Amino acid sequence: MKVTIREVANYLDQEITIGAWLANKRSSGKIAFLQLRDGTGFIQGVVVKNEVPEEVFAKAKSITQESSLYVTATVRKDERSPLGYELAVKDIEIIHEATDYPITPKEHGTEFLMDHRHLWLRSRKQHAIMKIRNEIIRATYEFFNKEGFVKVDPPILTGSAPEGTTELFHTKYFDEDAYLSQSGQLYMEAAAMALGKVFSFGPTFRAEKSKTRKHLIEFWMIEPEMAFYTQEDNLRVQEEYVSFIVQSVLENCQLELNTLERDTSKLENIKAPFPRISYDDAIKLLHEKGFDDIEWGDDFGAPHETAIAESFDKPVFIMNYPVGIKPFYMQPHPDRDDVVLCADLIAPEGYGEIIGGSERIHDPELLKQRMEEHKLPAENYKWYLDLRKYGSVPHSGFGLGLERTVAWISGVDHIRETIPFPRLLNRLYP
RNA sequence: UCCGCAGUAGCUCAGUGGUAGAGCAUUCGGCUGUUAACCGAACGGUCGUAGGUUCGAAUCCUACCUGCGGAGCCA
Repeated sequence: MKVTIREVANYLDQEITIGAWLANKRSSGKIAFLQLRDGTGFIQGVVVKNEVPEEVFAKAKSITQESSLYVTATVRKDERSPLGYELAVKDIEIIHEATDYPITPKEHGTEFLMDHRHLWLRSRKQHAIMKIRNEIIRATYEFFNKEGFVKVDPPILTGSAPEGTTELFHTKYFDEDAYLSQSGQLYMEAAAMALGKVFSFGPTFRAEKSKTRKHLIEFWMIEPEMAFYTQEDNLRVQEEYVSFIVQSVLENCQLELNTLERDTSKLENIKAPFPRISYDDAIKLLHEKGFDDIEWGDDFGAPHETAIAESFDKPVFIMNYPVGIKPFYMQPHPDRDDVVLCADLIAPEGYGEIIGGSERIHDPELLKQRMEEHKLPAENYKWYLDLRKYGSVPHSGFGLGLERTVAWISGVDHIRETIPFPRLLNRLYP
């Protein structure tokens, strides 16, 4: 019976065969321990010399790291195993013998591991991070589907820049200039006017010379957009969504969180509602904490974000930023013209901003005025203005950075480990 | 782009002006419950590149290349 490691508990005391790779091995004269992995999990196979034919034991002793095998064995309970089960090996068939596998069971430097990212993904910790990433994606689809959202896919090749500030990847579209999408938001606004509540999940590209543990050149965003939603409605969706994915990971990825030695007590209380602080009060809080390098009107730097986050044990919304440091499309505050109806959600433990969101301007004249102030070419945004010309309604939305969220929930300290093949400032391979 | 740090065996590192070192990996031998297993032996080098100082440079100086950490910008 061919089964996977994930399913072994269902085959207690039965003989099974698994296809697996040898992650590591320890042996003595009369017993060998094979650390096996098959993609669904890790399990130890025990080969005892006087319980198997001589050639099977010899094979067990000589298998090299990362060779591929079919292992036939009996499943048994064992308290010494972290999994609770191990395999009493009866027979081994070597499918392919690996030689000189570069990632040895010893510490390695970042550059070496990144050069071997295609193999590094096989390791226990990277495997766990990828499973958590998958669970966050799965929970995202579950959440938005149960809330009545429709998934809509914005284009990746675009002719215009959604936000004028960041660097875009330039490419050719036959004879025209084109850019890789840095946000699907404007298209999602169009989709919301067609389908009501929508969300997207796709890659985005920023050609910034960023070199920090929080930045990737290519990263994945989830961008919901909701017609008839105010900023208050928007914040409620965000805190419920983030709570849902954290609780889903806690429920479905216990083994992975354990492998990563994540302190889950810090995740257990991540439940809506989340604390909120205005931009004005955040500046005051920073001054009270002794920061004299920031004034009203400045954007927060990484140390400021961390200091604000440290005052709360849940993600915190920083609301209503000055109009001058935010994009052109954000709705002004009803009572004051110097701030806009927006919020950034800052994750705890120094993981930084995971969500940026706002209510969008729905008044056509105000939107035109803001676009002129930002010197955006009217020609490229004609279609966007049409959304305000034909039945414009109040609407709101946000964007969540998947990799920063994976980093926070997994507890890994660098974003490059949260995506299978990270694109970094100095890395396009593998 | 700016600031700081580093580049020595396949990997992780020590060596700071006088014979190139250790642990792991690999190979061989030993060991019946290992968890980065352990013990013994063997194998392993253009000291990032180019130039300079010196009787002599991995070590000091200059330039360049590559990487890491942080900043700015952002999710």
